[in-house]
Amino acid sequence: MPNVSDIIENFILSTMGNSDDINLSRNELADFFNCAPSQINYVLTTRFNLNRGYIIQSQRGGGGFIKIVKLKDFDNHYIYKIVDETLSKPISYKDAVYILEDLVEKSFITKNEAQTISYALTDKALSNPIKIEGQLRANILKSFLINVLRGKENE
Amino acid sequence: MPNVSDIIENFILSTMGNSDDINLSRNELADFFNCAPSQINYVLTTRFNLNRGYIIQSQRGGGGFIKIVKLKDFDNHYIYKIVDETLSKPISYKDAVYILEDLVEKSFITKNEAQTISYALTDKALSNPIKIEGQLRANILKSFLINVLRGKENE
DNA sequence: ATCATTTAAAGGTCAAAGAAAGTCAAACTT
DNA sequence: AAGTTTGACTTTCTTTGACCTTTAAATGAT
Repeated sequence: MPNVSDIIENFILSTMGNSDDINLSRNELADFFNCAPSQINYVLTTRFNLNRGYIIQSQRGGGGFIKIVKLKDFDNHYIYKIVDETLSKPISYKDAVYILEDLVEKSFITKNEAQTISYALTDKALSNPIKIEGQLRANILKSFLINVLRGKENE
Repeated sequence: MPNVSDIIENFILSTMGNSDDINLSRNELADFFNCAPSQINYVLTTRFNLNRGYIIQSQRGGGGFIKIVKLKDFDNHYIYKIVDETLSKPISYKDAVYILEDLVEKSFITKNEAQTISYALTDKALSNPIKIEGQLRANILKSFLINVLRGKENE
């Protein structure tokens, strides 16, 4: 007998079908499956996480929701490797720029995108009482790449 | 199920159409949507504020009204103001995105640039053991805007 | 008719209550 | 031990209502 988390996962998957995203109500789902609302979060973090090619967006308050977005052609993607390996550790501005240049050369991103995101990666932008600029930079670059992966849907 | 504030926002937007302004009666609107009059104010302050490129003018008393004006023309002065005022304090992801959207609409930056830099501004990108996300976000956005400004000067 | 006063019709403010979702750690299963 | 389930507590966003301020319109006195 599969556990509840698996059942919820399958329910979400089959409800999504071929769609790239789905909107859920955490409380309704929890109600439907007679489980604690936080179990939905457990399912999300264990089954619909980045490693599996999903990202989550949500809003609290009245009319709140949880949106699951499926990343397109995520499987063994070059960018994911960078995200998972190089960007798990702090990184210098220079190295960040090298990565960006490389990605421009490989046509994953445009020159303008590289330029734009580089503005967010300077020491100045990230200056911070606590010395964690490198980690922040890695996080930001990660966020950028994941979202580029996600596709430029609104263009 | 969207919340009432979103519905009211959309109603106002579609009633405005391409017009630069619109006159409303707070009480009539509240009546129409069966909500407290102060909810109209909530919608105005959260959705039709300066960050999103609107200003509100109103008058009380008999024949009172609320006028929503969409700002359109601006020069670099406007950017300086944002950099100098809004971005001197911590700022939420949402407000940051509103500012970017407004700048796109005013053709200061491209849609792609806004999208790109927004990836650097998410809570996730800036998550940090010390609670200073808002300030970091402000710094990054500032850095971006200043650099865009600089680029335009050299054109 | 004119001016001052009152009244009522707006809109404004703010804080409390409500409605979601998020977090985290303890307890439970396998 | 690893993965799952539960629940208490937190954060964010929305809704509601009581009370405040402003101003056009109505009223009244001279």
